[in-house]
Amino acid sequence: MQDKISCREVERFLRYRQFLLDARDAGKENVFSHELAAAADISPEQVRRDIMLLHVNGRPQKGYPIKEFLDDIELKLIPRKVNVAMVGVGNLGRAVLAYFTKRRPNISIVAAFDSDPEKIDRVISGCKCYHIDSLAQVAKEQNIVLGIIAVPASYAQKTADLLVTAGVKGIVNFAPANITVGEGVYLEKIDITTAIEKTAYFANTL
Amino acid sequence: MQDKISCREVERFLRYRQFLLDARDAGKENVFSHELAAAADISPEQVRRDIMLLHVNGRPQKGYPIKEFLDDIELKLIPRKVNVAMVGVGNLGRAVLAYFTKRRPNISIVAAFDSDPEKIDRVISGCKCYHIDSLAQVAKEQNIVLGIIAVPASYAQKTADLLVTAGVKGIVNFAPANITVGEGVYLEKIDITTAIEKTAYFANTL
DNA sequence: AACTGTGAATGCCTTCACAGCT
DNA sequence: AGCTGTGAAGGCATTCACAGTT
Repeated sequence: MQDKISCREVERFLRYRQFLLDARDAGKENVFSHELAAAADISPEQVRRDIMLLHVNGRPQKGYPIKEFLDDIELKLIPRKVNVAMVGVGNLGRAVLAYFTKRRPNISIVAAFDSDPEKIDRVISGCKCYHIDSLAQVAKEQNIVLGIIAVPASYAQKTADLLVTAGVKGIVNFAPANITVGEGVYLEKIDITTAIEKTAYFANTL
Repeated sequence: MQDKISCREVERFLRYRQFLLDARDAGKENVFSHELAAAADISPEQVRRDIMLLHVNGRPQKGYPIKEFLDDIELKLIPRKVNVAMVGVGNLGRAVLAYFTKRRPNISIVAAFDSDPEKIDRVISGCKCYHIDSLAQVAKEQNIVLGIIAVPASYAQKTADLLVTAGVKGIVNFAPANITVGEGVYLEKIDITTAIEKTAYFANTL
């Protein structure tokens, strides 16, 4: 669609965005590359490089205008409106639902799914819970394009298959299991176990 | 301590390990580089490169012996025994506690902390919950070296400071807030919001 | 003086290509 | 024939260094 942005860069831009939103809400109008650098834990040069991909122009002594910067990021990599399904309404699912009642107007978790009869038809963190069997139907009705997997590991692959069948284009997997999806579906794994083990390793070496 | 392993490599090794543990439990004795590659979604050459850092020797037609491979990884990057504190026993904290009652004998979440009187002194997912004020004391008693932050964003920095004061060497931050820690403490952020936004972006472009 | 913008240099990571083993 | 082990090439990301701007 445009100049190809690498996975790494997308991540950094999203982090910049987080910082810029906070800064804007705090009333700031401009930001320096070294401030962003500190926030994202990278070098100022890196930040300026990234900014070269946008149209924002910074000015010595003033920095970059936050409003334009945000508009530019949003234009480039924030989809207009994304409807998301949460599958699994255990502790983890509820935690993520609670997160997303926050900011981020463009991304909404519009439906939750579970197999526990206790939860069906209840509204949890502002999100209605359906039975997992009605996923395909609800997904079509609500135009759902993303799925979040927060079910036990043993159901993860089955859930992924259901989501793919229901037509989602992207999946975020929180379950501690490796799942596979076909071509054309983007899969992002949040590997909590690995993150903790990695921390254990680096905490140990320094 | 040894040949310097990059952050990226550590992550890959930990992913290999996950796969190897599963394979071992499934009764397999050897594994091919292309199997690991498929599991970790990288190229077989990359896997073999990584393996060059270990002492395992593979053999054509047979692959790598899983047992030795695992021993090698563990020797190189799994600390003997790591005691972890969980701070925040909301949905997210409970979800992570539940995860870790699983495998991973070397990493144990030995204490949880919260400020809600309802939770103090209860045992949640096999983990005793203390008042946050006793963090420093319990951390010393239990030899805690890692902290997991699962509190609301507004308390994240304060929690991080408490953990650093209590002497932890690494922190995993689940709160949607940017926190800073001094030198000598490793900080790993699990950025759920960014992960979902990234997925939204890539799902959209392909 | 302080900060941006960017060509050039560096360094790292990944892939290629192929020799060697079983 | 199939897979490992690895030098060499290639590509990508980061940092350096400095000219340009206010």
